[in-house]
Amino acid sequence: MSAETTTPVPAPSDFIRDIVAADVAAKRYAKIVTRFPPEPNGYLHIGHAKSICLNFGIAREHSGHCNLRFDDTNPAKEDIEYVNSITHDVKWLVSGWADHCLGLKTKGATPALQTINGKADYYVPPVPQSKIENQESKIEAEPFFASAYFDALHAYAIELIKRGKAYVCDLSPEDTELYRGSPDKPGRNSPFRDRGVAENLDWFARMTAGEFPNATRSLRAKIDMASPNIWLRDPLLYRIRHTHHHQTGSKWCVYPLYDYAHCLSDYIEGITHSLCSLEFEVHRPLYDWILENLDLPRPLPKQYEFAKLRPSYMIVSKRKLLQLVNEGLVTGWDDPRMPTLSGLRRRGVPASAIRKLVHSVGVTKYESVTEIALLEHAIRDDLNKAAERRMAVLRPIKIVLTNIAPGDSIECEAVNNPQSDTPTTRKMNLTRDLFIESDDFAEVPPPKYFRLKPGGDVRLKYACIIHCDEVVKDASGAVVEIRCTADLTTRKGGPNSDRKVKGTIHWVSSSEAIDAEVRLYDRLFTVAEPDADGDFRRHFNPQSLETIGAKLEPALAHIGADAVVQFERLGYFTLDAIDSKSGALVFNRTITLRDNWAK
RNA sequence: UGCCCGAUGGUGUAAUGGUAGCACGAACGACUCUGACUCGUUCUGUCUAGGUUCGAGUCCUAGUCGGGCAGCCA
Repeated sequence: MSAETTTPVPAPSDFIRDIVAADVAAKRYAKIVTRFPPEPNGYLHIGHAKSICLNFGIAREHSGHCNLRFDDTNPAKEDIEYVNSITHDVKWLVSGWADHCLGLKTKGATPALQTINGKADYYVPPVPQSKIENQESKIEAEPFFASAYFDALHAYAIELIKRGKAYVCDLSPEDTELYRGSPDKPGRNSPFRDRGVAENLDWFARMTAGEFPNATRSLRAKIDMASPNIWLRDPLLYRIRHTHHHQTGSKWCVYPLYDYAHCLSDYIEGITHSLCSLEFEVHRPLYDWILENLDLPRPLPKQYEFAKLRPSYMIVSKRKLLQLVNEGLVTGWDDPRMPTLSGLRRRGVPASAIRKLVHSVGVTKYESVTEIALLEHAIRDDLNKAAERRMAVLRPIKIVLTNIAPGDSIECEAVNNPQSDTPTTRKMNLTRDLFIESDDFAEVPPPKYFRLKPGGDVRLKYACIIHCDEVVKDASGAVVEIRCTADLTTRKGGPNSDRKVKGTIHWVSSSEAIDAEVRLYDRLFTVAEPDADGDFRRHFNPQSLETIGAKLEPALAHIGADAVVQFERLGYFTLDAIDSKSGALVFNRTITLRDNWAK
């Protein structure tokens, strides 16, 4: 029982896909290859989902592939925990949709040097999908890692030095900043800018050998200190960091910077379209400069930028999400209130609903805020078709059907999913004592109240119509039970089964009900843009979690661990993957049903 | 007061010089053994000013507003 739907949706169209389509038409590349390049320094969130869906979507639409590559060039901030969670999340999001496009490499593989037209060319091929799936000659595959290219990157750096395009600079970080100037004022050349090739080679070798402390020297591209683009003012390529790396251990003490590593990693993997968010727009000339100045033999990758996903009522910043975790505002990265993929998954949001959201949001260069309603609609739309229905009473109130004898049990047939083309059914037993939702009874009903009220009738779904005869209260005036008579002639197949009443409510037999903990979630923040004033914590919603004890129909004891079910008339719920135990079930509310009445 | 990018209803997005459309949302109504779903009706838009053109959301110029860039982060 899976919550995934497989309804085909037309391939989207946007400015990036137009570019790819034009490149395909012009036969510029043999195959379309994209990549999703997270830094393993946090969990993936819904913002990343946009990038994943875009990159895998394009690969899928052109029978190409999309490499999962860890951009792990800064060991100080990264951790193996994150590479594991990210790998898991990417596979989950793409599963059943673009699994076949996931580009992986042979475990342990590093780029091999080949010669094309007399030019040196590093390349690391992906593992063919057939080799991963083939049971006999199965190859162990893993994601790509920028750190697997450190040797190649280092060799390219030496090449840049030899071409007079890079130099070792002895300026301190502070002086480097001073020399860089400011956006409206040109920088000044470093005093070390004009060292000879041999000298640069020697210094770089000594940097690499670990002769110098952190940050005492750097390798810089020799471009233009007066450029109006800051990123062209002799940007750093390598820095000294005596730090253990989660993949390469203590092999290196010099680590490449993003701008240098990224374009070359793309090239080494044969990426054709390198898609990133808008803030890298000003880096694009540097991306191109590095590749062009190496005079590489194969077609170069091109970078294109698009606007990030910014959903309302959420924050999507790894740093700030980490803050929520560290400060204990949530239970962890996978707290069901978190906008992380692991949180959404635990909450019960299907991957297909996230893909649906991304599809409806589109891809542009306009930095918009996406209303959370769009996500909610995608989830409901997906789950309405996929989720089986069950009955659960969240806030029980006792009903006694006085004309049913104690111990009697009347079998009722309930439909599992009315949206299904071939609906199946299950049995539920109507007994003398029941629970209904306390909201479904009103002693003093408001106008146009359809549900149970003194002297009124209501239908118990899949059972029969009942009439409210008496409201029993305790000494304090609180309602303890409601005594009703059941009109068994209104059962399905009975002579009065067509009798109409305005309200139909859900119920469970009190003798058969099972108990469960139910966690009701609401948005994490109380305002649409929690970070607009710089302090998102001020807008934390203290009511974002409510835990209650509920009464469930017995069939709920047997649902699948990752199934999402609709509690009839209430919303969609799923078993909590961490805390739920057999015999002590814990349900998470994924989302409520739309409720026009409540408004 | 440097460089780069952007602007279409409340929100997101389409229209690639030729009827401003779709979705979400909201309001109302129909249907209903889920006040859900579905269906119907309604609502609201091309940032401003010039120019090119038979014709401009689209092209040009200027402006306005918003975002990004001065990590040895990515």
